[in-house]
Amino acid sequence: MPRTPINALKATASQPQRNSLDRADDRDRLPGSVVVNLRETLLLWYGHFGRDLPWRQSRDPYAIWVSEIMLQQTQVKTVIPYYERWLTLFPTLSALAIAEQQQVLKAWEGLGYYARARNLHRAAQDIMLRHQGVFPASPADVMQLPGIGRTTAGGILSAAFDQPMAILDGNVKRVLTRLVALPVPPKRAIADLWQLSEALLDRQQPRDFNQAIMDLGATVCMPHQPLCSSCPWNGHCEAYNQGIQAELPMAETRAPLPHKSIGVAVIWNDQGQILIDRRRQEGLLGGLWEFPGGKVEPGETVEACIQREIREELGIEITVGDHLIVVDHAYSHFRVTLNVHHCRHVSGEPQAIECDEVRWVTLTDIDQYPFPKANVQIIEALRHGETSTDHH
DNA sequence: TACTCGTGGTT
DNA sequence: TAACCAAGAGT
Repeated sequence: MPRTPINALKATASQPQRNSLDRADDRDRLPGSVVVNLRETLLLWYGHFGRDLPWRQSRDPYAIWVSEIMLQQTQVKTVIPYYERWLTLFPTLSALAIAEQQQVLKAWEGLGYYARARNLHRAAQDIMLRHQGVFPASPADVMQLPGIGRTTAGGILSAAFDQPMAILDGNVKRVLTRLVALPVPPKRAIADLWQLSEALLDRQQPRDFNQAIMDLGATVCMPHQPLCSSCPWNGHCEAYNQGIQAELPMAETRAPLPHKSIGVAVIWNDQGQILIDRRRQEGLLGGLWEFPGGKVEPGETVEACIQREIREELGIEITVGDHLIVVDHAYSHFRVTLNVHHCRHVSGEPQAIECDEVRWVTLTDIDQYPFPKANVQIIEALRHGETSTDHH
């Protein structure tokens, strides 16, 4: 398949040696002098307008690693309180490695993409065993750790050790897409964008350069209404010159989100305890606890669904009682409606048939367990019901 | 390659 | 308000 020709992406600054056959393309490339100017103006801008973020005070690769993982697909404003709390709970790599997964997931609760937390935990244990507890400094070793891809490796190694490693996160993608007026959605030109990021990187100051280009994307070259008049790169920005900065990056096509209706059980026993289960490690919300339930089949009532699902998943008989709450929630690629009912345990010992573990807990103890957001809403509904009326 | 994987902010 | 998007990686 022919690659879309994007001549401006053929930056040459890092390849000063070229033969004469390449010369015909020179007018379409970013000349070395332009690259030098882009670096200088960006770093000057960064000195005035760069953000002061908690993890930038540190050179500890562990702390920087934690920040990089939390920042994947997650806004800075959301990350900051989680980051601060994490470093008090797990101040060192070895502290994280010896922690229980449940503690780790509890500290991550609400951040989403929970594989990040499971991988962070697992990688900490890998480093204890295979790297004597010292965070590796070689790109190959870093990229072998679970949860660390090329961008995160570059982010860590440049920030912690000032290594000349390029990055290509959402900010950089958007900035570069506009800089060269990329005529296709960024996903179609990942290799070219990486090449451009490599070519632009200031190898004398890779840490500052990477932080600077991310700040530019976050505070000036924003997704909507970019502040081009304040941009140190507007003189060389192809999108700005063409007046099409608001049209870029080109949108990716996206399928509409399917919807599922779910029956959920809050099962009480005679001791006033509630039955919860721990989801399997792999897949959605892996390792987190939840109230058991399942998908409402076509033509099935919510009550019948709950009774059936509990029999299939836990091997027990229940009666389905009062409706508690409806929770609408959107995940990345589908939406759910949780129809939650109070239920009463009738017979049978709960078995972990389609989950990793089941447990009876009190409303007091339940805080120790990590739950997905939609289930936290259920717990809050239980609390309110308990303090106001209380008849279960 | 295309799909999976959370949640909150913003428009 | 529904849709888009955010310091991406694993499979």
